[in-house]
Amino acid sequence: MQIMAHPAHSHGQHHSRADLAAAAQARLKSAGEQWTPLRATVFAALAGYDRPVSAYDVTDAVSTASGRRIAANSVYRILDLFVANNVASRVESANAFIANVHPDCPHDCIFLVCDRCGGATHVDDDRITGDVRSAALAAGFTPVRPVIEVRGLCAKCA
Amino acid sequence: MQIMAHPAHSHGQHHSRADLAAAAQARLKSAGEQWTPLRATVFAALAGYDRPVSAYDVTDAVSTASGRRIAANSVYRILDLFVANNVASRVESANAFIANVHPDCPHDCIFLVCDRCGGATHVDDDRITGDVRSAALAAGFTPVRPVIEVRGLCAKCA
DNA sequence: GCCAAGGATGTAATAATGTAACACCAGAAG
DNA sequence: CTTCTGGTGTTACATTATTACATCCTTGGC
Repeated sequence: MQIMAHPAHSHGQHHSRADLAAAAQARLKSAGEQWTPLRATVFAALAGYDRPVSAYDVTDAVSTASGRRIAANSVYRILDLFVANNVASRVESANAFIANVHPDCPHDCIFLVCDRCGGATHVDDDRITGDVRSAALAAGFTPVRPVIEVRGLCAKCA
Repeated sequence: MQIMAHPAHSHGQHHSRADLAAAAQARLKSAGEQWTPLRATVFAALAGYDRPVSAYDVTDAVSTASGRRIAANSVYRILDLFVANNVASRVESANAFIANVHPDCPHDCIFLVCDRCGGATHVDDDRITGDVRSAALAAGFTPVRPVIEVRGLCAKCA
């Protein structure tokens, strides 16, 4: 499963894995947050997957990469920070996290998650997400954080 | 938080708490599933809340109601059955369940969930859910099960 | 009535996910 | 040098979810 942009929408670049970390770092720094070695390691681990992964998977990867055991709650803290700063997203229906391919743009994302292979396709469609936001605002909610996901089978697994 | 219909959409009735159980029972029966005493108790417990509740909350309520300890996995089995038969919905972003107010119609639901009070408002908007479905189908997914929720603060808690 | 078959539930254990409280440490500010 | 703050470590725990298997209870066939 690869990450793909919605064809009808144009926004800041999707970053290669290499400079995605740089973009994430820039994003955090501009938000007044630090880019520590552990955060860099967590981000690298997360970006090393092309599908949503559990915080515990990330914890294992980070532990391996750093040669010592990192506690899950440290990883949670950092993942939460990433999500709050648009550098990663939480996939609610999978209790999992995925690196954000365009940390520069504050899009609401739509994730298509395959029930079979666990892969996720990333769709940006501001009209749909805008409609969802509008519906929530119309119902008196504010602020709103849309969670739009679709479970199903991807083309390869169908 | 009460459950409310989208004003622009008309469908089969919303049931009062009393006959909601009857509608759920009819729905299960017509799907070839049994309506056992335990299932009835689980449904009553679930319908007794006006907000999404965890499977463990339901388990406690069911245990109290039946005067003996019911195991969580029994409740999970039944909740899963309910969800599969449109008699209840799972609110993914809250790891919680809520009774479906219109088991008769196979709508995709949009849930607005308050981060403060935990209440959920139920919106039906077939245009939005249809657009989400279409986007997923266009990306090669099939079948698709939309998960559309919005986290935020409801009017009362804002 | 009896028996087999399947569905529903019980029991037990455990896995997976998420959080809280507090200690410790390092760097910046004064 | 001291103090303050943010980050991380450590430990313990809470919550959510599943697996494997046993038991029981209906239902339908004989």
